[in-house]
Amino acid sequence: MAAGPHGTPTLRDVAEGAGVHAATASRALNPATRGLVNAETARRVMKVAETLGYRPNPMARGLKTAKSGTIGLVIPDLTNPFFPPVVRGIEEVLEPAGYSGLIVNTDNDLLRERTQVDLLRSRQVEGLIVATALVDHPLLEQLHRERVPMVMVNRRPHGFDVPSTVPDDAAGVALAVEHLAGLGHTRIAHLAGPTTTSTGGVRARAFRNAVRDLGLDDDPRLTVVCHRWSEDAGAEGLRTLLDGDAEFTAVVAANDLIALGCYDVLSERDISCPDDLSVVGFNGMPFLDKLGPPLTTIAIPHQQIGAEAARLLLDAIADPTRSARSVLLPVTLVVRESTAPPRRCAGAVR
Amino acid sequence: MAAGPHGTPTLRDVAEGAGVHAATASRALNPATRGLVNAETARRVMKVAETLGYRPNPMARGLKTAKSGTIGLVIPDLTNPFFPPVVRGIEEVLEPAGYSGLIVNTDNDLLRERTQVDLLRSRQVEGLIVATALVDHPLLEQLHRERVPMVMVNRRPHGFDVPSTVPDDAAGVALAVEHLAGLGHTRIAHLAGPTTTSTGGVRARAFRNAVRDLGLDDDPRLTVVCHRWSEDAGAEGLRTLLDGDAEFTAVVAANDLIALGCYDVLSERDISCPDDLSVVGFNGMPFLDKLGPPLTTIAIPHQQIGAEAARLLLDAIADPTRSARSVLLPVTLVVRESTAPPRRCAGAVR
DNA sequence: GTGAAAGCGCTAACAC
DNA sequence: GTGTTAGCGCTTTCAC
Repeated sequence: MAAGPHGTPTLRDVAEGAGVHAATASRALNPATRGLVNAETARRVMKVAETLGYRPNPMARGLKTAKSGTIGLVIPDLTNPFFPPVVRGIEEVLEPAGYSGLIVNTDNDLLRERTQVDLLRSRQVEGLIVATALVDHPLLEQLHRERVPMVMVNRRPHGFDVPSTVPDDAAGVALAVEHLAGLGHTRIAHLAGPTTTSTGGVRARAFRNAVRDLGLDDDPRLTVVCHRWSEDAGAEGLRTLLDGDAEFTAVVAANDLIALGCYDVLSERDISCPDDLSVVGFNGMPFLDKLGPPLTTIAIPHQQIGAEAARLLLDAIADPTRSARSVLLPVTLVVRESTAPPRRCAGAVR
Repeated sequence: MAAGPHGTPTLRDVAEGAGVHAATASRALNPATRGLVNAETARRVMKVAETLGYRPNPMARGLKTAKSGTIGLVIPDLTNPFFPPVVRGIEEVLEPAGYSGLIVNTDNDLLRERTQVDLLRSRQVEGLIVATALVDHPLLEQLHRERVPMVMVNRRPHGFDVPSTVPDDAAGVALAVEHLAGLGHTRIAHLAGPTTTSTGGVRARAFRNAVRDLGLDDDPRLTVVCHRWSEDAGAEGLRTLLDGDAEFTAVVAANDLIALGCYDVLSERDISCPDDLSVVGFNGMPFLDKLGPPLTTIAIPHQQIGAEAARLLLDAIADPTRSARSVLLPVTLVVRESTAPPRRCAGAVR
């Protein structure tokens, strides 16, 4: 039986088995060129390929075509529950298109990001899906100048136009504020995300706008910026807020991790949620319904964000001249037990 | 300036730039063969490569050497918080070794698993790290017969010898049972994992052993097998237990998700945890400390399990004749608020 | 120590 | 419709 030197059958084995030239076998096996081949011949080739268990060698093909069939996924940390569903969404559209994703973690370290992107490029990825965008992001700007096909997920950089799929941050924050206002809260605080990220900035601005639109107290002291998207930073933020001299009965956290950080401070200072303080998160992480108390949050369509991003990237690869489309995905308010009307009797938290 | 037809400099560009033959440049650039080259020449070649920004094309190299520098990671579902840290552990050792991981999700579907493994093999992965092992697993057995280098993580199949890294399930369950016994529980139930998985079986046997060793009530009605490692299955399991006629004051869940399923039933039936029922999980998922109540669990070293697996696989690739080592990793009990002494006054749960 | 030559497995002109 | 030829970028004998 035919087989290459490494055991696996090669295209030539198939060709010989079918009594045709390798080129003909190649044409017959590729759906795109199959039409160029006599239907009968094609059938025979395919049959031989089947019985031999032939699988094309993507490295040989890639060497010839200068295409690897891989896409780089640049993620801060796969361990953050935000990303796995996004990745699944991405792969869900990459796979049928014949692409595979290559995941790298940057740990939010710009140096490491550079190295990892280099690694991806040396592996000849055909494009990048980037979840680590900062407002000011020299590396991404450089890649953009070099015409590397790429799409941003969740956040995007400023200063240059690049396709992206992001949740409707402004609508989400408005939903959260309206929900709290509807419960009777008038002094609502915001634990904003880092201003180095577009999401941090957009959500903070949306917060001020929502507060003003609803005629609530628009007190600048009620916004504290967290320097990271983490529990620690959230805890620190809430402590700052509590130690300040502005009263508030509810807090809109810029994401779920920041909200979780609040939970730590609440038990630390014996503040009851939602009795003393209502808390809203953002993202809709898994298992939020099992928390004590279950966290009210803005749910975003993780998987869809990923899928959309992959589609945009495939488009960009197919037609690099196409201008950068961006997709805004709808979010929903999920009400749970971390939000309730403010206490009548007692005053605000202090 | 020199550059290949696709813009990136090739080995020949470097060779020309350094005034040597491509073969010499190749030798100079590869640390393993650098000794064969005049030190001065080598230095010059490397300098030119540096200034040209040369990056070897892994597809060309792979085509020649029949090595892809990639490892397939076969995972049920990346969305399960168990796996991301394992993946990080894997990549932490793969990366410095010059390998990249290619992740696929099987969704616990054997057909899909076959397709995905095929995909990995067609991408010429040099080995597999498999987290989906079933006790009886024809596909894995076949791969084993075909001498595909592979390592199991977390679970392992029966019937053939294959390297694996698994947590010390027996010790973990013993720790859990001892903890509960120490609190005064004598009638402890077990929500076992699927018997199709080694972890399910091992933990269930360890449970019976621990109960007997401690002289507690060894009642077969106190073990219920969940048919999946999921919240749903856990909820269903606890309902079966509660609807049965055996009394118990504590339950050891075979993993955290099953324990989370219990939480649903507790609120559904207004049973207080830990007052009416103590619950222990297994795995040490993130955010367990924020649950209501925070879950006592057996923490396993996810990242280390992954790292160890990657090391075993690299060894197996380097020396395929080497016999299958397996690594058992230590686990620890993390006590939180879901466990407490059984209630004096009231009887057991019913 | 270095160059020449061949070839990994595939695809894409180009010829017939 | 099919075969011929050449070559993607690299490594690796084999000479010298």
